Amino acid sequence: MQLSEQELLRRQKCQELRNMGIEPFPAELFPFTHHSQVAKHEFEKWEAQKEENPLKVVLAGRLMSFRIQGSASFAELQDEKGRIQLYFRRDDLCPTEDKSLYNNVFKKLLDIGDIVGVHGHLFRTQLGEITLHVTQFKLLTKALKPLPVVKEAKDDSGNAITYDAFSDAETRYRQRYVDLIVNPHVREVFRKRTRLVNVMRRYLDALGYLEVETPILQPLYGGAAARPFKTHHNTLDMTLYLRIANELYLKRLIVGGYDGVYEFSKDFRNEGMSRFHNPEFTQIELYVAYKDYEWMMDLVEEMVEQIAIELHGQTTVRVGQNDINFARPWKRMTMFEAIQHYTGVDISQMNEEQLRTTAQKLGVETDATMGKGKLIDEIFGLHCEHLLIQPTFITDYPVEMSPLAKKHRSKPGLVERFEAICNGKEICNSFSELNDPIDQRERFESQVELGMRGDEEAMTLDEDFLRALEYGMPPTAGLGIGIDRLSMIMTNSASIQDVLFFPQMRPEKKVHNATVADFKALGVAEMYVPIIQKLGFWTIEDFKKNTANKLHNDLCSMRKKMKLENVPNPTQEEVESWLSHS
RNA sequence: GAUUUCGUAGCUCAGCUGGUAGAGCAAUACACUUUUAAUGUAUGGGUCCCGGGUUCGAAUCCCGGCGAAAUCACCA
Repeated sequence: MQLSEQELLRRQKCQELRNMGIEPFPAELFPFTHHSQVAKHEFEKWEAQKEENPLKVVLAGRLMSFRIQGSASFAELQDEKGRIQLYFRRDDLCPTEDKSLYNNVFKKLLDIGDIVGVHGHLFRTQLGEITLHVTQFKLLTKALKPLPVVKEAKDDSGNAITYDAFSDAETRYRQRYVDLIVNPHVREVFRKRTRLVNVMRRYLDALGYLEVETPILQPLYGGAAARPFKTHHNTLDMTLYLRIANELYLKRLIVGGYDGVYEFSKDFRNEGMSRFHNPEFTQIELYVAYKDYEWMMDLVEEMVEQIAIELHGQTTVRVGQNDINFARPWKRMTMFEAIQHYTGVDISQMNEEQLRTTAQKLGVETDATMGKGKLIDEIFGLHCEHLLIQPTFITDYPVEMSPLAKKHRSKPGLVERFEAICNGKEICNSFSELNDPIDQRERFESQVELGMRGDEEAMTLDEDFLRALEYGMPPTAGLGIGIDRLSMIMTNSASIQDVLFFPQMRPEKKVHNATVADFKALGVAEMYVPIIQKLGFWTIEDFKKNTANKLHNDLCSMRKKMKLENVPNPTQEEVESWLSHS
């Protein structure tokens, strides 16, 4: 591995610290008393009460910047809750003649990114910033890689300006730890995501529903239209699929007698990736017995409204250019009404041929395999969905698109299903669950037929699920909410990668350069490897193309140029032996 | 999967019609006892993503690859 100048330097500093008896990676715990923000609040109280005794605290965190001014210095310490300024003064840290703790350890051997613990008392600088006057500090972890340095300032009106923001998307996603260190708003996004999940959990627990876990490895995948990931179990010698949904398992639990079950489930779909799609994503699915989809709409709008209030203190959330208001009640319209509203065409009474003609007139690309349901869905997708910015329930979907939903109680050809659309995207999907095992079998069979015709996303027939239904599942309302999608809206994130800590990426390319060990195998001492690399020989092949004379010459002159005084020049014979080594 | 754009120092980015690789921050050295994008002076730091081609000469032009982003298609 080729180390940069700064990395080499930090390794040297580590050694110097050890030489001074300072362990750069100490084992013992560090008992801090406050987080930065708490300390600041306490200091404000302390000021208000006009206390005499100084307010002493112990903090721990990462050094994010230095402003050194001779025998006094300022630094920024960042901990989980924020930042606080530190003030170091030489003669406080080093009351005796020996000033090396300040002059060497602090000024020379600490770096941006190092993690330290500090003791001291709080005060306010002349410029009014609450600051810790450090009386004692301890290195807790040395950082061997330099961090991106992001600088912040305030403009005249007090708005924060960021300079040199660490913004390269690829590096941010691949090295999320760095992103989290230097971009505080990223830490905040993920806190919001967790709070969002917690609100849901609290809400559903309060209703008495049971949080459960169901298999991720499934012999049959089902519950959604999607292509799965396939894997293999060695002992059982069988194919298993990573779940694409947990619907069929949760409904088995309703058959088993629980009134309400839910699961935050990681699902896996072997499909394209985009800023709305990651191969693994999180959904909450909820099933409640003795309810229907009308009831479920009330639950969704109440629960999501609570999320908005919890995260933003209000029902309105800014997303891109739009202010989205989650206040109940949300608008409700049937799919036919939505299409009529946005296209002016009433398709509710049309047969397949009329629908096809209408779809074509409306600019939908059609083909012969598309049935009534698909045509309606396409029209809706093209002309309605992206226009629905405020949260809206779209109800009553064509039966062909919904093989697990119950037929509508009064509208033939439709099912009791709704989606909530928000910011032009679906955020949830729900229906009165199909519990008639005969009907369910027929729906599965028509899915199997689609599969035979080449639809890779068609569902498979799950005999055990049908057997469960035959024992009787009460009327049940079911719901799925995409946690990632909802998090994007609630955190105003443009890409799903911004709400996943570790979004799926292609592997980083491995440069097949020769390693130190490869050179050692030729008999080359490790100390010569940096020189060889500096000369531009990255592979053994390139290295061996040299003649002994030239290589010896180059090595000696580069050694001099690199000022490696403690590395002796190799002898001509040594160099010859490397090149002749097979 | 298709199209477009991008890949240069630890970070953010310049680099024109091809001619020895640049800035700011970070680093190193010196100065500076309440600064805050601290400041001043000096110094070091590069596989210009990888591989071919054209050319006397390629970070730059061409071809191929790898990686990323945006848009589209499928999907949540």
